Amino acid sequence: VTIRYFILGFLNQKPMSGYDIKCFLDRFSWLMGSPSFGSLYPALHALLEDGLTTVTVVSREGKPPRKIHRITEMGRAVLQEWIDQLAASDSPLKTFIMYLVLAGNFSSAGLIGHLRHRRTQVADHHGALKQVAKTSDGENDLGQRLALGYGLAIAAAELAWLDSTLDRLPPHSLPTEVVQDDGALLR
Amino acid sequence: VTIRYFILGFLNQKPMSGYDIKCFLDRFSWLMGSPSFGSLYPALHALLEDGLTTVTVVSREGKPPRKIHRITEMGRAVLQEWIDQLAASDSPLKTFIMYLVLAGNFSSAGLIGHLRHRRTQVADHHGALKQVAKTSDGENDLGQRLALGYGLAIAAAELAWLDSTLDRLPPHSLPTEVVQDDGALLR
DNA sequence: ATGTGCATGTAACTGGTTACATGATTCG
DNA sequence: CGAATCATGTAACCAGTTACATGCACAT
Repeated sequence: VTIRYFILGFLNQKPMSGYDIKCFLDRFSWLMGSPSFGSLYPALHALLEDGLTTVTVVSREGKPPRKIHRITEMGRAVLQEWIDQLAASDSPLKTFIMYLVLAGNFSSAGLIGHLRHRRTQVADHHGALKQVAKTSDGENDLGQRLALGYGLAIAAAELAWLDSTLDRLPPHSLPTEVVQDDGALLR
Repeated sequence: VTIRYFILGFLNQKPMSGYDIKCFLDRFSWLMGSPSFGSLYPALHALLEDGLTTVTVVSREGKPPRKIHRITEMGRAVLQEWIDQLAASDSPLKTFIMYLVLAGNFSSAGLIGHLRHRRTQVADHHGALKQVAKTSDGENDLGQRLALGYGLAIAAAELAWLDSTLDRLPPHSLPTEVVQDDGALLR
């Protein structure tokens, strides 16, 4: 049901129709895939039923009517809850990108915490891969060597991006939080 | 049912038990995820029923017995078919990495074709992202800018890896095939 | 008239996960 | 003695896709 909260995040930025959301997400489909209408519309209906959104039908002359979905106060509360709770978990790539796209919904500190969290995860992974490459050295088969090399290259690139982004991101608000080794936030 | 053929590819490299396969894949879990036993074992059973593998139970003193799965001649034929047919399609990241891990099953030319094919796909994507970044410039919200930047960085890194890999891969056998613009192989 | 883009929706299916059950062995 | 690792398996459940159905407007 991840997709529901994801949609909710979009509606928090501005009211949209299901079609709008789909078009928007299609631009990032390569990164994270784009949900099909078959999952998008039911998710929208569920949000409506739970009272997290409201719907306004807008009929325009000469165009099919569109159902504009708006987030409610309750929806905002639930979204906030989801974001907070999610910050702790080990998220796969797809979830991380979701977060990225929803960055507008984060507090500056929350976003930085998220990026730092991801950084430690990628760094761990990178280290683990190097370990594997070292231990089983030489007698590995071609596939393993290639996959290992690929993983290392991508992880290194992501680390570089995270570092440079973290560097130029907080020119406005310096965070007061302390970040532990494991990336968890202390207040 | 992608996972079945993927497993078949492993068994083509050497006979293994389900547990072995799982352990092996866990090392790459960050890249492509690792199937759960709940999908692994049924897949193995299906392969056995289709006659693509055979099973030998090996009971060792003081250890639980292991079921070693071996690919059959028929299995090899089916695997080859799958690989050939798959080379044409637009594959998502996960499938590409599967291919990479299974590189040992490819002919040298097939592997190079695969990498070139991926290269064109990533290049297309990279171009498309740059396009998006250019057209909707300036007034984008934070999330979009971040996701765009991330996508560009990762795509660029993958392109670099593909190029360097393609460069140092074929020192032995120069391919005689002609590769079309779309990456399809001609004989 | 035919097809393409906008716009919404439903039902069947599928691939996969989660959670559970089993059992033997080794380690603390 | 309980916990962890090895090793195999099943059943319930779920998220999401595919394929289909609908309808209007505009261009060819």
